[in-house]
Amino acid sequence: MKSPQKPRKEPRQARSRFLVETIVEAAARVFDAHGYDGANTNEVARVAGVSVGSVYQYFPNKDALVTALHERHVRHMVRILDQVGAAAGALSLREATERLVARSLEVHRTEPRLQRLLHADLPTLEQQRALSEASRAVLDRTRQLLARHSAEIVQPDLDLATYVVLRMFEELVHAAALDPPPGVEDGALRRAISDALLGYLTLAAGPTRAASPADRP
Amino acid sequence: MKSPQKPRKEPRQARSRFLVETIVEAAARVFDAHGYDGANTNEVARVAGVSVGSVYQYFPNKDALVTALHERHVRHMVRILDQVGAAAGALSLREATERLVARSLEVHRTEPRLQRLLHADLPTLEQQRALSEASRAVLDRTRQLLARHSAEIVQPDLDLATYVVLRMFEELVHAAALDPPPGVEDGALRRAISDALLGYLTLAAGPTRAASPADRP
Amino acid sequence: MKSPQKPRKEPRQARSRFLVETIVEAAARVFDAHGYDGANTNEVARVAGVSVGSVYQYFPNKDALVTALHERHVRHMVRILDQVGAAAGALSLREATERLVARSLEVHRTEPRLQRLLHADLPTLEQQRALSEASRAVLDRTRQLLARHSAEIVQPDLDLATYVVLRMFEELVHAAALDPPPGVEDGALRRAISDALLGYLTLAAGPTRAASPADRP
Amino acid sequence: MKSPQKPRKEPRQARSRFLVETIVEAAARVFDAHGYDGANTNEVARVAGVSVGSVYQYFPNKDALVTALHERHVRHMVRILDQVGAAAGALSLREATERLVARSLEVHRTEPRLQRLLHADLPTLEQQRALSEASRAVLDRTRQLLARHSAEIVQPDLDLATYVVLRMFEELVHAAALDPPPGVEDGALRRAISDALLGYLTLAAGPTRAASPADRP
DNA sequence: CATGAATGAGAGTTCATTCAT
DNA sequence: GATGAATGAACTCTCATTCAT
Repeated sequence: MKSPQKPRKEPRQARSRFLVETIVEAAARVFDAHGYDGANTNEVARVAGVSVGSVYQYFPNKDALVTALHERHVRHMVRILDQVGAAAGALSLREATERLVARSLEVHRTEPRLQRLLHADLPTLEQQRALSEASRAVLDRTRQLLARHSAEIVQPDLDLATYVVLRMFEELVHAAALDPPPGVEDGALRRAISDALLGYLTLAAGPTRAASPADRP
Repeated sequence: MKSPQKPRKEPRQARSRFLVETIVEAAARVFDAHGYDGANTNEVARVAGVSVGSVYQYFPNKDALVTALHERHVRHMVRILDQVGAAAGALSLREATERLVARSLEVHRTEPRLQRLLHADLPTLEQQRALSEASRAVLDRTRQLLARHSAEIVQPDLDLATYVVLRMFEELVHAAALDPPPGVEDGALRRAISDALLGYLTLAAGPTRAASPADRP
Repeated sequence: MKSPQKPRKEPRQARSRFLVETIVEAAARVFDAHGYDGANTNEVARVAGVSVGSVYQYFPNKDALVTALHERHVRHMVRILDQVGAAAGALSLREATERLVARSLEVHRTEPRLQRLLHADLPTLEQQRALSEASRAVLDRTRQLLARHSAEIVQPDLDLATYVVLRMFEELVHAAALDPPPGVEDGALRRAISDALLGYLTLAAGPTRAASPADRP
Repeated sequence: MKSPQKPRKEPRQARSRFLVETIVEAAARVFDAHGYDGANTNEVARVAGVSVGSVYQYFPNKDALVTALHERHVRHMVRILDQVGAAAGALSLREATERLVARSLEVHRTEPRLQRLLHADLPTLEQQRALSEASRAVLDRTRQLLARHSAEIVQPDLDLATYVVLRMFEELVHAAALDPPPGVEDGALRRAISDALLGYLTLAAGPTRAASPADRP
């Protein structure tokens, strides 16, 4: 059955890859359930159905698991951004935004605490490294998306706008996923998030700038 | 029992109160320096200059310290909101907003990691209880402030608007304090935060489509 | 029964001191039985009848136990050296030597592996610190003892002689305690060790220097 | 089965022998660098450029590596002893001694920690077996060497003398290689070691008392 | 009430050894 | 025979919490 021409090493790598994925998924579940400190590597191994030793074969320490989780999330977000970006030509800024919000909410609702953890605990761990390398992709995609709609955007500093938009976006989606306001239906929530993002980007600073009482009788 | 000699018991209470404050301040320093899990109750005691036993006299466990820290932060924010609120009659929404952002940034820059921690780890601890009781005050104040400027605000659901504004506000201030965008000067940062808040509140959704009256019967 | 005038802190210190002694004795037994790596801190605690936490209250880490053991041994040797030194006026160098050998053999036979361990593993741990501080005392005493008998000693460099004598002494006593030559009675062993030490110290280098076959018909 | 084509099996054995040597050399490096417990079999394999499995093919466990290292060292010492022994007819005891000391110092200075380890940790591992089998050779050679110079040696029990001389020799050479006395030049150190050995062997016990003929009937 | 020594469960991590390929 | 991924027991050390003094 096993033809001799098959690359000797392939199956091993496939196995490894599968193992790594299994461990990462287990880590996702465990970290989502218990938070960073509450989670422990032995349980990750148990949930993954492997020995601790195997976890440490692929991840040098606990933090590495979080980093991997972060990368997994970033990949996920990049995929979404790329999909929406691909269709961006035919979409208005609001349409693109609402689509992103909707897709992102789905993602965050699967593992809400994990997302919060990635947002909150990861910076403490390695600040520079993981954050800059992996997140760079999200940053770049977002910036591109904004650049493509620059006609509708009033904020002059695109880098700053990207920074602000990302922070708002992540926080509002996290919040909506983790503890949504009571009695607000999903559509309204999504629209509110979009409004916030678009408000910032498209607000003509003029009228409100000089908002002295006299301006508005 | 309340005999005319109040002092009998008062000093003890005064003492207690002072002790509690000392411990909370120590906790603030320690949690800000090491994060939730990195902090340990024995060091809080040492920094406070008391014994661990005394810490546990007033705080049943580690989490209680975080809760106290949260309340302290809320009190602080309420004070700021009240001060700005008192002057709100004479201020435009933008002026009020910019003042709040500026004051808030000062606060968060003193203990940036602590603020992040309160934002991220506290929900894990007791979710409902502490959050709703203490934060209610901030929520109410913010809602009042928005209500007073309802003429300028286009968002129809005030509760939802309060929710969104608070999340944006906290996140953007945290981010600005903890890892600000490189090469952006403080004034621009403060204005960007204000723009975001005001954009959401005052943006007439019309120009970007979708939110035309026809869409919302 | 407990008179109020008793120093408040004394009992606590007495307790601590006792605890520390208990732990050190337990460590001596455990390290002697299993060697450095074979020993584990939890067993030391168990043997001492305390919790691991208490061990770590007084000893920051495993190595500190070995250091303490070393100091204990050095104190022991210093006591012996001082006793023999006190009587040194009335003793010839050989008498002093034989007395030291006899006393030292007793000590090393109680915990032979521990002595070996202190000799072998301690240098790996901190080299400088413990060795120089605690061992200095033994070095000094030995040097003094040699100086007092300088008339009988032919070695010109007293420091070097002290170094050589200490190494020989320790090694021969260790060896005699740990794996003595078979079929040699104790008196002969002790005398051999003394011979070695005295031979080095008192050997007139002359006759052997030019030890050409011609010199001895 | 032993067909005339010896080569059939020979190359495999040659390979094996080479592999074993490679592993032992790697072990030497690793144990010298990290000590017994610090060393780990996986690194030995990595340094040797083979898999752990191969290490375990030839050495049943970690201790077996140390035993092999000991035998390697013994072989080395035997070679030296034989070389000096071969020239012993033309050498005085002192000359032979000084030559041995000089050669031995070279050896120990190459892998000082390893030598210490062999001296200190090996006895703990298998005590009897390896030590007696392999060391027997060194013992015998040394005894022969002493016997050849019996005219110059005053110690009556040759076995005991061999035992004492070997211990002194090894310890002093170890010490000189691992932590030599400060400020002593190499020649003086070598002479001191030789003096110690020769003093023991050739000292007429008379002058220092006690060992007068009357004392030993 | 204050103290702080004592507790001990529990966590992260290592590494000798095995065995399916 | 060779490989090296997988195992999992075991170890060091921490720290929230208690309670005798």
